[in-house]
Amino acid sequence: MYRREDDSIRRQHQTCELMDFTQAELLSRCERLAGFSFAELADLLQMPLPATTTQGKGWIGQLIERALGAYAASKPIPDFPHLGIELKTLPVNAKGLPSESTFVCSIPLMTIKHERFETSTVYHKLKRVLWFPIEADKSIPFAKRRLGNALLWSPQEEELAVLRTDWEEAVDMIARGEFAKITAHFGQVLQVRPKGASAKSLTEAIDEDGQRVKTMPRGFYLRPDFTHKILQQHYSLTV
DNA sequence: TACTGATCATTC
DNA sequence: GAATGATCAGTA
Repeated sequence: MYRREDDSIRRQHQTCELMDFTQAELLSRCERLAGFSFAELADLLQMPLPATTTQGKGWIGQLIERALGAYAASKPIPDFPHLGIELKTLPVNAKGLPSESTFVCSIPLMTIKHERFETSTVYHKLKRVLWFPIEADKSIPFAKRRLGNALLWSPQEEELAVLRTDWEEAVDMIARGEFAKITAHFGQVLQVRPKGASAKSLTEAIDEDGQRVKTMPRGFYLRPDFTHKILQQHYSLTV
């Protein structure tokens, strides 16, 4: 099977360092990727498929970054710095609903109390997000899962208000040294969960008595309900 | 079965 | 070890 667009997709990741493409071109690149299976895209970019789904965590996200010409991988800047756009894959189940939470950013437990929501990493990460739905249903073999139709999103005022409430609640608790009391049950849409290599990973924090202690690194995650509503908004606008 | 807490791969 | 990219898998 050969598509006329295949060469242009190969070229996309070769021209990545120029970073001269426009937002319109980025969206056009996304359209050309829609419908490809993981295996087809891996073949085009000459990337090996992961042996197991466990080993494939993050793999499709990095593959799509390459296909789109993002080069900021593992740097604390947006995926497309010249456009201020963050790329996020969004795994969806057989019903088209997000099947997982979305990692936003890690939490600097020692310093976040000095931040305001408007200057926070959460705010900047979510200002402009290019959501790329991908099939994640466990009944579909990994290699056969396909890419969906990407959508560019920015939070509405109401969404920002809820995010701010959740963010401030978490930061208030961290500022009081109550990070250990924060469970994934907190937060309407933005939750705090462990984010580390394992439960043995440790980072510094200040506890309720003002003592320096070691604790699990934490991160902010978006609940699936929140990303579901983003997809719904988009569909209602495009149908 | 949805959700929380834990974990996996790669890069720097 | 900490940043990037996330999903796994046991349990409530």
